Amino acid sequence: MIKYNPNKIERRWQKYWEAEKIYVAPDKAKGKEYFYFLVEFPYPSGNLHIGHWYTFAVSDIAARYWRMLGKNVMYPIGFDAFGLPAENTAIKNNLQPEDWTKNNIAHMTKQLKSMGAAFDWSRMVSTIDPDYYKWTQWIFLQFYKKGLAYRAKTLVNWCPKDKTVLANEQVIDGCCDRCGTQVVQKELTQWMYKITDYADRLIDDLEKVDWPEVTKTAQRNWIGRSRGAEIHFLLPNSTETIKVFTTRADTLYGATYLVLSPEHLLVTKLTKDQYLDAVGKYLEEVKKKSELERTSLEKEKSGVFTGAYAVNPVNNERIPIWVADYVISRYGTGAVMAVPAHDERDFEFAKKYELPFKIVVRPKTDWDFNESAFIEDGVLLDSDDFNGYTSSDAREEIVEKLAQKKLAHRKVNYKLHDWVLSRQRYWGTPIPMIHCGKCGYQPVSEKDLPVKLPRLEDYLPSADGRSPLAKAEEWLKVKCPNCGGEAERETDTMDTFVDSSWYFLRYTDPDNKNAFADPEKIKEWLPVDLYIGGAEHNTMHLLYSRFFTKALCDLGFLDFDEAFTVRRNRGDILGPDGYKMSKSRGNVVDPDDLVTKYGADTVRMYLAFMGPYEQGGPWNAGGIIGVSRFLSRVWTVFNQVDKKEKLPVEKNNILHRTIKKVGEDIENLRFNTGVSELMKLLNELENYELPVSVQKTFLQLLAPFAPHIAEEIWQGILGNKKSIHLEKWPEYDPKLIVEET
RNA sequence: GCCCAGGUGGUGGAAUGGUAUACACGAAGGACUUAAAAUCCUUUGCCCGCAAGGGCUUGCGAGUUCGAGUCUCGCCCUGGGCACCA
Repeated sequence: MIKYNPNKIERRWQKYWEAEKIYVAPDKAKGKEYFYFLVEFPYPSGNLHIGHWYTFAVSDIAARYWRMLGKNVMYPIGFDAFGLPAENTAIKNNLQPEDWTKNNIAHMTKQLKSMGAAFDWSRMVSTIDPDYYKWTQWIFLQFYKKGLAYRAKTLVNWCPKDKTVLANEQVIDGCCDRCGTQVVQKELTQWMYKITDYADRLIDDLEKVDWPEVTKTAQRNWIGRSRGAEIHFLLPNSTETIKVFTTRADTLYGATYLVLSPEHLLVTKLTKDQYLDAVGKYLEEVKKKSELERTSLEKEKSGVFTGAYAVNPVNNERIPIWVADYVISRYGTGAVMAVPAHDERDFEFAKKYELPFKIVVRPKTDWDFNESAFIEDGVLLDSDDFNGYTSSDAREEIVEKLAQKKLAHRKVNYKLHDWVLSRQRYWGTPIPMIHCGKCGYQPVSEKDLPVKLPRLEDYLPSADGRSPLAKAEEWLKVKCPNCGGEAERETDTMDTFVDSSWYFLRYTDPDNKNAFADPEKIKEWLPVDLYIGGAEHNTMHLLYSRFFTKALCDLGFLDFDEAFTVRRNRGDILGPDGYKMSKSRGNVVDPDDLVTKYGADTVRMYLAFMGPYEQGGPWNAGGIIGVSRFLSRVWTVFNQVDKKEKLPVEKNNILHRTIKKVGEDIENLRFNTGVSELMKLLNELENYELPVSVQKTFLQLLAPFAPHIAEEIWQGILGNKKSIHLEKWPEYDPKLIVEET
């Protein structure tokens, strides 16, 4: 008997499948249910690691299963290939980012093919391809026309090491999510996408999709909608007012002072002469601190009195105006009314600076107001006409009363900010705008797209923050599309999250020269039936893609406004030490070594077997031998010619129960129990002589998990002429299952 | 602090409210072998016991139930997200 040697058979079948084009998903498949199965496309970092296998090879089990069920499955693959790592590595090794990236793509394509995954390579998409980013730019222009892309001065996150702007989503604990350098705030004029226009729909439409609860709550928190009111405090002897945002208008009678953020425009204007020194000194100190230091909760709040007073519109009480660093300038109006008795932060501040307290909401139980603020709802007291009102009624009525005098109105605030998409780096999609001295910014004409990224000898970011593209002199000079005069191209490139916000649309029609995709094809394939990816994209890629989908829908290019019907988060494979795999930690597991040792089928199947797919966990090489043994035993069963006992009839029940269970397991992405069912089945069957029908069924069940060995036995030993991967998923007889239980 | 997810043998993990620990790894013993590897067989939750047998066990403590890993409440711990957002 020939020993099971995966390395001898796997490459051969991979070539065979490719040659036979069995995984190409046709655009026209009469009578078949279309199934778009999307997995987040990888960044071409250079080498496939075990995490990529987990992502693509394990998902592949489901892709193959649905195909066997008779669906027209699209399981596409591509590369999210623009971005900083290419640039940084290229700088270090004196290479061109383009060359480095394209080499990586070629290498990783080879590696991806070695997994034996059922990708439709004919739909491959790469974001650095001018035929692709032409449409990234085209979408930008459509958004620009509708005011969804605009240029404005804004306080941005700036990474001093990468010398570029970062979106809020890319700042983790005050540091750059790429290099970990502490981010600083800088005021710059940047291109932005108006995602805030969609804040409400981005929250409300979460109801429409079947997504993990974690993702939904993460997005709700990130968007941070809060309903409240804007209330105008009057300034004595002035027509000007200070507007504050509050969700607790019911505590208005308890406001004992007012706080402006240090950046508030009225600070210098209001401050009384004898307080100018103190306030000036305070502002200097605040400026010195980084955003991280300022917003740290451990830090004690600090502030200073301006000498000025504001008038509470509800009772004409004069309250002092302070400046304090605990008020955030970019949220709400940058000013708050302080109610120490009913707000924890105001409580802490008022205690420190000995500011007065006024209790206006009666707690249901005994409450020690010397200890802490009572922040829950209750019944009002010391609030004139509103005594006895519940908090929720009072919120409405107080705002209503002030609204009549135009001193208040209802207001909804969001934490979400517009998406700053400009990047001052080289390796990205050029922003298709032209700056003319006379006409200002003008869009590049659609017929001139794509604006190709020029090759640049010196693509290093400059210290002054000017984009590297400013050095491309020839490229830079262009005629103004409006007046025909001398003009310059925009030199910023786009955030790579722009590239990946629409790639799932391009998969449906990757070679289209006239549109980002043919509307007919989009209609056939979209929305995506199942989207699998990592939870790290909860508030980035997934939020941006939803925004793109909604905007493109509103512009009439799509007829749906949620692109991903079902989303499941895949768990992450960590290093054996339990930490995230990284080169610097030296805990990266190389799948190539494992494939050489055990074969692709074993690696795939072991990854599936390790644990629940949505959970992930540390890599543990210990158990892989078990899967390897299992496949060897499968091999032996089909190769052995010894005389054995006939299969007892009752084993049929087990077979049919397994068909049912494995199908359900794959359907629910419970690959680990699917594998164990196959192992149990083999344990039951291996000592008997199996009828051909049982042999076939067993191989069909195995095929999605271990496609190579299944094919080898199917064609090589059973003598079938067509691929096992064109077979139907076996059906079970429910009657047999009922009898058993 | 708030919001999610989770806590089961030595390990990865399994279990529509109904025999907890399936499947696999590891370990121990045995067979084959000059020997080793590979393979096969047996044992393997913990404690007491030579054994027969008995007791305990799903982070901790209560509760609902004929019956709880599973449901409810309160705590502890781990991982993740948000975080002075008024």
